[in-house]
Amino acid sequence: MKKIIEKLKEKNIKITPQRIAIIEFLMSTKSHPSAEDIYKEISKKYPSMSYATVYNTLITLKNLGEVVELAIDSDKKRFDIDTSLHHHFYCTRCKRVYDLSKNFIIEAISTIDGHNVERTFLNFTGICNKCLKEEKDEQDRKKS
Amino acid sequence: MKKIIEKLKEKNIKITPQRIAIIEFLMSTKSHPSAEDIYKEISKKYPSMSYATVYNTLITLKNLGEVVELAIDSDKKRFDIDTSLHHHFYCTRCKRVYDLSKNFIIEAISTIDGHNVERTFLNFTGICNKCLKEEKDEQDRKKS
DNA sequence: GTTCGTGCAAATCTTTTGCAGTTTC
DNA sequence: GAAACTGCAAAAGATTTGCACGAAC
Repeated sequence: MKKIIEKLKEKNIKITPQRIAIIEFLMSTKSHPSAEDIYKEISKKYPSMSYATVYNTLITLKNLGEVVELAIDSDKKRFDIDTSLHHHFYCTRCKRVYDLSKNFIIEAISTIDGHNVERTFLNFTGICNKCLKEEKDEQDRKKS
Repeated sequence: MKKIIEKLKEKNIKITPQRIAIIEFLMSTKSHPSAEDIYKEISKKYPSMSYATVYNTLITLKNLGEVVELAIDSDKKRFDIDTSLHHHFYCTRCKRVYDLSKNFIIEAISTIDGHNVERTFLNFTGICNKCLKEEKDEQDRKKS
């Protein structure tokens, strides 16, 4: 919490009650909430809260590296303020997202923590070799 | 291709030119296209093609287990007709989705196939232990 | 001929944007 | 007081739905 506030100050990003409420809510839950979940929860205390502010804050925190946007629920974005290395399990029935530890058996498995795993996706996100090459070519061109 | 057609016939799902075009396109590409990509490609040959038909067909094929809906691009759904066990790499810059083989080193890694991996998500999808328990409780109640 | 599918348009849902007024520092 | 933020409403993008007409079997 303090660490995030410090980071906001460093970057000249203003500390508003809405932002604090969103950060506090994210830190209080392991539910990997969607923007809507966050909006509804915060609205209880701040009836004037708007979606614009929720999305605004989430994008700000994501850009700071203090929130991770999860692509596990294909219907909507889900957010996690725990940016440490860990993985997720998504229930296709209730849409809950569970944390998985870094240390799990990485074979084709039929059971994790008692869940019935139907399908395993190992997804990696980053900059691809095509983009890296284009970027390098671009730099080389500028040099010469 | 034939296998899918057979499956459609079995289930009394009609074989239409649009559906064939969509299946053929999906089989011809490794780009993991979105509904829009599919719509645009098929529209070249079938100018009357509609999004409704694209989504319709994708849902049908997904329900048959012949297409997988990928939750890796958090902006939109991406589809893969290769339902064999494999994983994906998503480029945050160009939005390409690459196939990864089942056999890759599963440690914290900084390079896969020359891509610069920023973040690793290991996502598992299925029915969670809460839902399984509810289902079991439900069944037990019916029995007694 | 019956059943199912297509295509259009409208609707819905999620997310983004423009902007006037307000708050933070 | 300047810069940044909020909240509203409108817009945009993705997906779904209702329904009249048409195609597949």
